[in-house]
Formats: sequence, structure tokens, C-alpha cells
Amino acid sequence: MARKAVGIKDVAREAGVSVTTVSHILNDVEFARASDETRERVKSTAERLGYGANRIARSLRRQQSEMIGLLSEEIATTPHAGRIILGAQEAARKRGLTLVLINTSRDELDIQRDTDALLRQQVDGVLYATMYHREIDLPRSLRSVPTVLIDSTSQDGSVPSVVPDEEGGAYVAVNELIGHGHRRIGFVTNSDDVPATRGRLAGYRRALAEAEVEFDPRLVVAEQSETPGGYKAARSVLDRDRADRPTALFCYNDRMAMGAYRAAAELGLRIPADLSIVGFDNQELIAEGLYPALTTVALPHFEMGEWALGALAELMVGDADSAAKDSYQPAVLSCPLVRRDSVAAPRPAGGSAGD
Amino acid sequence: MARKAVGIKDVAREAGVSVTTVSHILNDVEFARASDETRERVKSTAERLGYGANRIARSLRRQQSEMIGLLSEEIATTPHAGRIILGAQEAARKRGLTLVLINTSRDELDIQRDTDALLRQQVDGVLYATMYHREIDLPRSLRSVPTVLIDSTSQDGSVPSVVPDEEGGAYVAVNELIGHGHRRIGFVTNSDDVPATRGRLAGYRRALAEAEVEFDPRLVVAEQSETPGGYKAARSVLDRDRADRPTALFCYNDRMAMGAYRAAAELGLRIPADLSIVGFDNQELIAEGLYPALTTVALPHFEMGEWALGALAELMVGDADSAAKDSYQPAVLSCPLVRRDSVAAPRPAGGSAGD
DNA sequence: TTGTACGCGTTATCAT
DNA sequence: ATGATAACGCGTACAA
Repeated sequence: MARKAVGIKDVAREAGVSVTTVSHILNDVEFARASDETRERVKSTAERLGYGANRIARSLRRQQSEMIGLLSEEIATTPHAGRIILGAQEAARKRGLTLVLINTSRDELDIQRDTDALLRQQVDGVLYATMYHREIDLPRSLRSVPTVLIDSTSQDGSVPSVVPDEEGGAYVAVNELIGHGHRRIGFVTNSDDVPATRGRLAGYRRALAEAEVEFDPRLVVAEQSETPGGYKAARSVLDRDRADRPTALFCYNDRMAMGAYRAAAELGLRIPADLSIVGFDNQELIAEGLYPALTTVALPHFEMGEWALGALAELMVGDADSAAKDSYQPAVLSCPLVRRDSVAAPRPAGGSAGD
Repeated sequence: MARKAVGIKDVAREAGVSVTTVSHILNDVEFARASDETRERVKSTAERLGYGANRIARSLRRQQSEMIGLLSEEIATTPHAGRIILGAQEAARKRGLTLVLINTSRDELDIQRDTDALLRQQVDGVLYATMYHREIDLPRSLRSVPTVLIDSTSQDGSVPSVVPDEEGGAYVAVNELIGHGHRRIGFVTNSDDVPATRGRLAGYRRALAEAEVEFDPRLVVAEQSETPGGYKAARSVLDRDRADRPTALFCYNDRMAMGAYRAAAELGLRIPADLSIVGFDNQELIAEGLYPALTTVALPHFEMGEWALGALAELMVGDADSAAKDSYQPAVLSCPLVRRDSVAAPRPAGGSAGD
């Protein structure tokens, strides 16, 4: 506990007024009127004494803790989670809210236990962050507390949620390739059927369609979403005649792109001269470490954390009546392209630009 | 705020005793004695009602919040920070403590402001985590609160701190190489003069000395601690006659090792057949993504977070008198080797094993 | 315009 | 062996 003993009484005594007046002035109470002169005096002495209301006493009185709990699966095991936390934290600070952290496993029982623990700490609301974009059903104990989901959506839309625009991200990625003149673009994708997989495929197809290049299923190959999977998939999609071979690869994530780099190297394909690559996730460790540096698409983790906290704050003030609102659409935040050095125009292959 | 209205009074009424008795029993108060029978009854009804003490009221009464603040520079921008948080969080939970997060910049003024904010939230103690191992002087406002440092040490040893055993880590890394028969081992290191640089160099030299191989300054080359730096350094150290060239490289961190992989590839050196490499940091994204997977040394981030929270908890109970203790030695936690596929025996070069 | 006194849910002290 | 009650620091209805 802080050693400082400066309380509201000290301020009152020092300023020669009652605690009521101090409280009124410092909390900007509507109806309470004080002379401008005392207002000033109270504020300045409070400042001078370094007074700040004891949050615990205030919480007890107001029946709200001003703490919000961030419940996260396998917290920050991934750099992504860190950005979410950061975004939420800064937004919380701006509103005078405090962020408390609870990490939980993906086990149903653990989640139940951990949320209960969170609630016992009287958090005013909770942010529930999953490790990657997917659908969940809300832990039962969270139904009684304002909650917003990060990187996942609830089945029934009963709570607000925010997710990345997977499709839009894939679209800009593929469009970057198309803009450089590529027409045969491979898609090294993930074999898990999660929203990200579906969304990125949709974005890939949409970009192709808009550019009027026909979708060729032989150019999309799915593997596990790790580096070795990326390698395998890239080998397979690249292993064909020069004329038939894609001139560019869109990879499901940066790890798979890392595998694709190796495949390209083994095949004697230089990046980006012989093969352009764009990834997804903007894992800086990888994207900046690869040579040449990887052009990729950033997931808006910081922004999601920020948005979620804002939504939660609103939910918390309007709790009384608007609790009836029971159908939220997920907010989808856009995924910006970050250009580095892995994209260039294709080499003039055989001549014709048609397919 | 949680909706649940079950308070101590409810338990008391339900169990047919006074709140005093309930409090005594649930808090295991020494001197207060109650019949075993009521004990049982109280405990079971508390359980049945799902009672948990209101932490805010308890804090107000006990004059301690049971919250500890984690002040971190650029929180979780790095995956490392995440592991620290995780370790601290789990240790906190075990003790019934709550972790609140504050991120701060490295700017002196911001730190001051942020710590003040933290203290106003009546945290009982603070963990101060820096982004990488270095020396700092403690923000003034933290002198009044139990504090422990993570990944940094204070100039004057006035607070406990925990740091990784850089030297020991480097020692096991180089020893792994020596154990496989390498004698000419290059060191691709960092040009910044930070504790990690000094410690890892010391470990390198100690391992060499113990194996009775002479230290050759031409084999250590320093560059910026990023991937391109690793590439440059590795090129430079590898660019010599076959007989003179090191058969293995110890890299300052995994990013530099990533650069070294590229250098090796360009030189036509296969890993680990022609060149063994070991890194430092165990950044899984890189270490597992490289091909072949990188043998490296893990920084004990989780353990540091855990240790720090334990130390802080002790500091908090013994605050009264032992505040006099004013000279702490940093705790140094060991860095284990994690073996993957980048180390093998050197190829029989010219024949002689001497230097 | 300002001050007094009570309540928030616990724990701790002191009676019984 | 158990219960009544003050106190923690603040906010606020109500009296002055």
C-alpha cells in the first residue's frame, strides 16, 4: 500500500472547507454549487498536496471497481497477444480504468474457474481474447457481466466482438501482386478450417475475379500452418513447368512464407526476381529477418484491443436498460499491407499476357 | 461489478451465526475458537452459497489491495515480455494476488508519471520489467513501495532483481559445440556494450579455456544484433580459407543466427554438415522455422517473472523492520540449452586436432 | 453555500 | 464459544 496518508480530509482542512465541498468540486457534481474562488482554492490545494482519491474506498462506495479483466488464452505466448494487451491497456488508461490480467487455458473447466475468479475480484467488465480468430460460445459465468470478445465471435451474437478483416487483408495482398503484373498466383494455405482460412481464400478469389484471372484450384495447396507446411506446399505448387508455374505466392501466414522462401531457394528461384511472395500476420521477427524482407499484411491487434476496450466502456455505462440489445455484428478491422522487398514484377515469361 | 449479492451477512444468517463467527472461521483466525460443528456448518454454507469475500471491502479494511503492478517498458512488444507476464501472473494467482498492467515508455518523465499513477491505485508492490538486460536507476517514486526488478539491476543494489545467466548460457552453448568436437568456433556477437554482450563473451571464453583451445580474437566479430548484422558478421568470419575457417558459429541471438544461415547458404555451406550453429534466446518463431531447426539457449523469462513475484511477496510481508536491508545481489537464473538440429560433428578437415 | 452523518462489506477489538 | 460494533476512506442525502 502506498505510504502516502493524504486523504480528502487533509485537503479539506488545508483549504478550510468541508470534505463535502472538496468531494463535490473534485468530482464535478452538478447540483452542488461553490464559489469560483473556493473551487480554485480547493483544486489547487488538492494539486499541491498531491491528493488522489483512494480508489479502494471510492470503489466500495460507488459499487464499481473501475477494473476490467482481460481474460486471455495462453496470454502473450504469441507476440500478437502482446499488441492486443497494449491497445487495451492504453485505451483503459485514457478512461481511468485499470486492466487486470488473467490467463487461462483453453480447457472448458479452467475457463469456468478463471472467470469465476475474475468476477470475485469485482471487475466491472471483461475482455475475452482468444489466441486466433474463431467462434466460441461464451462461458456461462460471463453472461452476468459486460463482455466483449477479441479475435472471436459468439455463436449467437449476444456480445460485441471484434475480428480482423481476413478477407480484406487477403484481397490487398493478392492485389499487390496483381498490381505488379502477376496473373498466376499460388496460394499456400492452411489446412485447418477456421475463419481465417475461409476469409483469406475468399479474399484471394475476389482479387483474382476482379482482375479477371481465372481461379485455378491447382494453385492452392493447403498444409499445416507452420514453416514446414509452407515449405511442403510451396514445393508442391512450384514443382511444375516454367510456363505453368506461378510467378507469385500468397502465403497464409509469415511462417508458411518462411517455408516458401526455403522452397524457392532450393529450386533456384530468386525472390523477388523469379518469384514474388507476400505473407500474412506481419510477424516482425520473421518478416524483417527474411531476405529479402517479406511484404506482408498486418493484423490489427493493437486496434482490436483498443476498439474492444472502447466498446466495453460503452457497454458498462449503458448497462441498465440497453441490456436488451442482443444481436451484435462483429466489428471487422482492416488489415493493412506492409510493403517490404519480396514483391516485384514477374519476368517476361513466354510473351502472351493471356492465361 | 458482479451482480451477485451474496455477502458475509447472507452466510451468517443462513448458517445461523454472527458475521464475526463467519469471518473468523473463513479467515482461520488463530485465537477465535468455534466448535468444530459450527466450523463445518459455516464452511459448507459458504461453499453452497458460492460466497467469496468482496475484495474491495476487504482491501479497505485491511489497508492492502492485494494488487501488484507490473510496470513494463513497451509491454509484450516482444514475445519475451509475454513469458515474463505469464510467470508473474501464475505466481500471483497462487498467492491470491492480482496483477495489474501498466506499460510505460523508456522516457524518464513518462516513467515517473506512470509509476505515480500505479501507486495511486494502491498497489501493494511493483514489478519493474525492462525490455532487455541492463542497468537502471530506480524511479524515485518507487522507493516507497516494495519493488523488484526483472531483467535489470539497480546501480546500488537497493532492491532485489533477477537476471538471466548470460555467461552460463553462452558457456553451455559453446560447450555443446565443443562436445561435438569443434575447436574453431566463431562468435557472431552484438556491437552494443550491454551486460548480455559482456556475459556471453565471458561464457564463450570460459568454455574455450576449459577445453584448452586458444582464444582467437579474429573469430569474434560484432555487428548490430539484428538479422542483417548476423549476416554481415557471419560472412566476415566465414570468408577465409577452408583450413582457417571456423567449423561452428555461436551467435549472440537467434536473429543474428538467422542471418548466419543465409551467409552459410550463400557460401555453399550446409548446416550442420559443413557448419554448426547455435543461437541464443530461443525465439521459437525463428528457431523452429529455420531449416534445419536451430539449437539455441533459452532465456528463463517465465522463471524470472515467477521468481520476481515470489521475491516481491516476501518483501511485502517483511516490510516493517527488514526495510533496512539495502544490498541485494541480483538473482541469476540459468539459461538451458535447447537442442534442435543445427549442431553436428565437424567434418574431418585436414587431420590434425591441434590448433 | 457548506457541514454532518450514514452507508458501502469486511475485519478486528472487545464484550458477553 | 460466540456476538455486537467500530473502523477503513470516500461519496452524498439532507440538514443548516
